[in-house]
Amino acid sequence: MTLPDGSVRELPAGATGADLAASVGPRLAKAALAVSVDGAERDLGAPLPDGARVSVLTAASEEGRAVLRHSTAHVMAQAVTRLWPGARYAIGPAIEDGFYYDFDLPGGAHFGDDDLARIEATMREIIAEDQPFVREEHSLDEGLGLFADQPYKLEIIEGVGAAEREAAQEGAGSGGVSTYRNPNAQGAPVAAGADGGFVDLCRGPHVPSTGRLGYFKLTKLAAAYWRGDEHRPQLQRVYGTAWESQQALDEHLARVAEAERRDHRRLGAELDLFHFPPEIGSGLAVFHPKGGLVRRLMEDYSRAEHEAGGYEFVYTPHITKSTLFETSGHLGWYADGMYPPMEMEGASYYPKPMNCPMHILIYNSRQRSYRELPLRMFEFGTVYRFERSGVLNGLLRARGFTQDDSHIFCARDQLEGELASLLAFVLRLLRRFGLTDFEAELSTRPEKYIGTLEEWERATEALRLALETAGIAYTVSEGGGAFYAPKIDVHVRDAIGRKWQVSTIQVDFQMPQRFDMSYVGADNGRHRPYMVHRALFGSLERFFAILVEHYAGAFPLWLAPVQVQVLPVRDDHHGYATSVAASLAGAGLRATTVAAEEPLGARVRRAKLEKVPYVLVVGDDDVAAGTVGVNTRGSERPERGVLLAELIERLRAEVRQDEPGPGGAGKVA
RNA sequence: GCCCGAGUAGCUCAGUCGGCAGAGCGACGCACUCGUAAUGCGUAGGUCACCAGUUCGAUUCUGGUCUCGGGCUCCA
Repeated sequence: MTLPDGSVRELPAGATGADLAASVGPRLAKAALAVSVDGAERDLGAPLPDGARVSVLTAASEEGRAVLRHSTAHVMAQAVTRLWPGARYAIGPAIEDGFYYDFDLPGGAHFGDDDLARIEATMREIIAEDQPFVREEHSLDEGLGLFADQPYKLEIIEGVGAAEREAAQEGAGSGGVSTYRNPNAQGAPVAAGADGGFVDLCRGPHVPSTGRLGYFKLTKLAAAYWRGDEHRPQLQRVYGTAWESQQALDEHLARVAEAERRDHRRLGAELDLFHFPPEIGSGLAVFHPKGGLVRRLMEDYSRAEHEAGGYEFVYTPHITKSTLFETSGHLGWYADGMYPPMEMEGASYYPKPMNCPMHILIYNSRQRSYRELPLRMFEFGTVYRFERSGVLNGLLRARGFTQDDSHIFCARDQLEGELASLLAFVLRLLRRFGLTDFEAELSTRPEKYIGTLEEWERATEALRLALETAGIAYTVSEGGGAFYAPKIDVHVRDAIGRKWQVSTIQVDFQMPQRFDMSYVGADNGRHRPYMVHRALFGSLERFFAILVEHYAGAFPLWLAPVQVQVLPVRDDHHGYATSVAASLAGAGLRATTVAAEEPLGARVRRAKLEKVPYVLVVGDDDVAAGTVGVNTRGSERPERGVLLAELIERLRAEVRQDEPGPGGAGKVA
């Protein structure tokens, strides 16, 4: 055997993964969950072939944890079949941080919240029984017999060949199927026609026995369609999380709690930033003064950067006759996702789901010369999309939102340069908002598309070249593009490691054709411009939500709605406090004063809860000396006797410091 | 749209096995004038989401609707 570190180890013929782990050391033997043999995962108990490259999987790796989680899913399925005899079980994979299993309960029953505790209790019994996971190989016919009363399993087995790859993941490979049996020591009712225990169709591998599991928690119930198809039966899904130790489980639950604490909907209410009035309708937000201020700062920054980048500002209406979206093709492809039309004077007017056709009309308003290119039009364009009710998610997924939308019309030889500068622009903007960990995704031609293969190829290559020139790491999403264009999406990781898709850049050959766009070239001939769609924030509302969660509501100084709050110790310090606030305002800082109607401690607490970056306390000493007491957000103890002029200089420097220079901080993933 | 869950004061939540509804915080008023995360007292505030039904009586039970949350499907 060759180990991952390149060392070679001799073992007797027929030795198993467990033997190998034991030969390396007792700690590894204890931690071992499964093995990877020449890249394929196997049970610890499986004999190893001579000369194989073997690595032992433990919970230190995501692969090892996946084994743990998948095995826990089997235990859950067994528990459900104990509690609901006759339950049918579909699939139960490991997923990020956990697992799920889909069930079809007898008589169309549904799980309720109380059921999670019951299932969990039964799972703990199964784990206490320390049942082995026994792998068995069967022919396809045997498999069909074994799961005769499990229609979902039958479908998977029958799918061999037809959907071989998918089926292989569920334990049905070409020529036969594998199962895992948990012999049931208690002789309780068993599932799937087995004579001794719970049997599930499965590729494996699994941990040696259920006793290796135990640090798990069932987290939520959901409905899920069989095979993800909404026209097929709806199954009952149970989600859980599973870890290798109580500590790892607790840490995970703490991370989940932290994410809840940062939820932009919660902070949006607590910090008085925005809300969704039911009177207006689902998915339609209003921004309150403080949220509006943050949003305006985002917009101001964006406008200034676009102005410096040679963009021109345009404005377009919110509704348009249907003919515009017929020409663009959107009505043909996305009518379901658009708000329904209003009928007026014999025409149908739709709220716009996109801004691009309107920008094209501006381009087409007169003949264009090559001398005008590249033409870059920018607009904060508010669009409306009829998102299905179940997908709405605060500002992250709303029905009305505003794109920092721009369309660049250029000549062929300008395309690469535009894309390169766009990528630089994107990264600069993201860094400005504290997002420094990015990666890109290149999405290629989907199954349903318009245009020619050659055009798609050309556009995709232009994007790929731009990414490679910029040296940005990227993954490829085959078939992930829009119907009219391939795209680059930029993803960022926030302060607690969650990934968000923000910016998008699309190269489009189709709209210029559909709208018969042209320019007169240096050769006096007519040419078709290329078009680039791009949004950097993506949606202002969504980006705002990401910022709220990223900063946990504690905006950096330059974005904080209230930057400084001045607290007079007593009423007779009020005049001085007001003059301090006025000096700060004169220096371009946002400062408020809170009169001494409440005890100082209460006012400090309130300011802290509002996450004000600087709380200033002024009393007798300060009035006499022209100083302030400075309580900085996040610092242990306040400073006393700071000269006001010094503080102002400090704050101005901090606001400037938030702006990365041309070299910029932040790493490119 | 589908499944599960929730909707009681501005917020967070108790509560009523069917008999005119409660706390804390917040708001308002008065007093307190205080040096860094909750001063005291008082007052106001609710068609118990909405609409039907059952009942002598419904916030409570039943049905429907709306909104919200978690998933699924979807995301130009």
